[in-house]
Amino acid sequence: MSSKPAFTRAERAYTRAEPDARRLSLVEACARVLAREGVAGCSVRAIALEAGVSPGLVGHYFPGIDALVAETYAHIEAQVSAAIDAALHAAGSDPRARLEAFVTASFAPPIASGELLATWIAFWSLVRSRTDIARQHDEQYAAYRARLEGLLAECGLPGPELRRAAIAITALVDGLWLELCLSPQAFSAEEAGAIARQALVALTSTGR
Amino acid sequence: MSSKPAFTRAERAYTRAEPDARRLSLVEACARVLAREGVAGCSVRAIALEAGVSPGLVGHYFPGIDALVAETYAHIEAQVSAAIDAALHAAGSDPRARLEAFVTASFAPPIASGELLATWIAFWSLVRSRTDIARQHDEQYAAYRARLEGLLAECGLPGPELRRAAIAITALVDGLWLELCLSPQAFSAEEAGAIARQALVALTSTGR
DNA sequence: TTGCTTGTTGGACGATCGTACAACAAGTGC
DNA sequence: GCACTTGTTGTACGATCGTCCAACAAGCAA
Repeated sequence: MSSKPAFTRAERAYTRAEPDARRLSLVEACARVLAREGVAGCSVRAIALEAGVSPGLVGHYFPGIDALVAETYAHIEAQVSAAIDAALHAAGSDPRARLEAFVTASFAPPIASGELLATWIAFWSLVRSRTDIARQHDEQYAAYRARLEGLLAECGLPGPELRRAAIAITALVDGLWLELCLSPQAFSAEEAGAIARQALVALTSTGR
Repeated sequence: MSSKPAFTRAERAYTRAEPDARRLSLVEACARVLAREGVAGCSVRAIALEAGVSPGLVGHYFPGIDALVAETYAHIEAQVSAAIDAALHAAGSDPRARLEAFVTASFAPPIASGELLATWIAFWSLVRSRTDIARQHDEQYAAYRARLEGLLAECGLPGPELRRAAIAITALVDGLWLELCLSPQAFSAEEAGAIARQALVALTSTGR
């Protein structure tokens, strides 16, 4: 007679997952916990509960909760980057339209969501104390700015001004985004986008 | 014969302080702990140790550590405001010079210090979960922007443009300041100031 | 000097934290 | 069917957290 399994499929003790898939589910659970409960509620146990796994599993995939937060930040940053890519693609080939689409997308869902703020804050709080995370931040910031410089170059902005303009526009978008998340009633996402686009025109015509 | 005190002055068990002075010493201790150890090391015990008092005293002056962090934020914000006031006063009466001094001071010590970042982050992390702290943030942000609008009005910026320009400049300064604290090697404080001043010219001449 | 108010101490308390680890079971190869 | 690898569980552990509170003492008034 065939062997009788201790559990049917429905009451199986647990199911194994592909390592990458499990890591991703933990990252997504971490993002949800941060969005819902903020930095204060972001613990190993809360994340494991959110992901539907045992607390010990978190330690099996990440050397510490800092590393999980850092990977969560990178994951969301990649989503943001993808959303901007989609907006750039939809904007067509006109350089000016692409530049405008860049800032417009920065204030549209899913980027301009207050739920992302806690993830950013949790990551920022690690930058000054952990050199590896500081390096990760530097790299992602540099990549973000490099892409913006590319867009500005397409618009015919002269080389010497690329760096300054990209730093300024990045800071402007970040500052607007931060304030939009912190006090949503001060101004709307639409107004933030309008302000950024208007500033874009001013900042890309300086020196001439 | 005169009474004999249990302690000489040097070995006195503790000394009482004016309530306001004690609150201030706790606030300053909280700021130092945040600057030195970051948000993760900001505990009641660490603050009490830094202030040279017993842990229980913190609870005697503040209903919780959140309130202490909020007051620390307000205290540093007041110092920042005072530093800007001093810069404005030193700039004389020319409206344009005063506006430039406003942004220049934002990237000079003691404002542009990475040590302040942890205090800002600790405060931001409380905004979304505590309505009273959210209101405090709204008020301080509104006050900051109102003063900037005043400076812009002095420069002859038309009324309808005041709001947008103030929001944009505030966001630009905040974004530059944040990035300067997070990755100091990406650009210097001097470059941040130069970028902000250049953007100032561009942003205050739009529409004309 | 005496008594009173209250700022201050210092430890106890329960909760929660991150981490470590032995036991278990799912899936794979033989 | 059996052994083996390893993803996964669940708990135990020590440390640290915020809060609480009874006892103490500093300073003031009488």
